[in-house]
Amino acid sequence: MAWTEERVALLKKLWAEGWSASQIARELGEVTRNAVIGKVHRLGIARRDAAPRPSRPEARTSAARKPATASKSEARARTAEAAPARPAARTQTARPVAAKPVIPTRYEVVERGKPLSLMELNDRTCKWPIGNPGDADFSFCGESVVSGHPYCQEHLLRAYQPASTRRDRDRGRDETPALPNA
DNA sequence: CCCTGATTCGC
DNA sequence: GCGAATCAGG
Repeated sequence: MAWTEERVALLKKLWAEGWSASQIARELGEVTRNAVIGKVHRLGIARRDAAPRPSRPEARTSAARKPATASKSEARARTAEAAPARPAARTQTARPVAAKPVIPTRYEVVERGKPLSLMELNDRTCKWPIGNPGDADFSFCGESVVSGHPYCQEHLLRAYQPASTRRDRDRGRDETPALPNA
């Protein structure tokens, strides 16, 4: 995907509004945040006040660069391969609500657990189904998962209940773990 | 771990 | 010019 005039214009607009590089990358689609950052630098519109530069810049010389160890590079490659381009992955990450003139402050938590469609799920969004498959409003929890699990904390507890707990609590009701309702 | 931007350099 | 890999930091 090339940097067409339209895409550059959108990039400039969003960057000016304070969107982060990764947010812009997701919005544009088919580009990574690295591509976005690279582009804003080439455009000469990079934030010049961002991260405090290291007090010892000599550490960044090419001589200090690592020769790219095979194992580490391969690990990176594998990760990228496992999750190739996630264009639709928009989670609960806060984005600037409106154009902020100065330095945008990101909100810690906004709209957590917003229901997501299947395509919007990623490695760290809760996959607890909400509603019934096939229904127009069928969706998934979308909350941040407990690391290494498919569900958020709340739904993890629902999914893996000890039999005794289930029996004690469920008395009379029938809640199917595999196809729960919201 | 999640994320942020900055930089280098092979392409 | 492009952007992955890497770095440095929150």
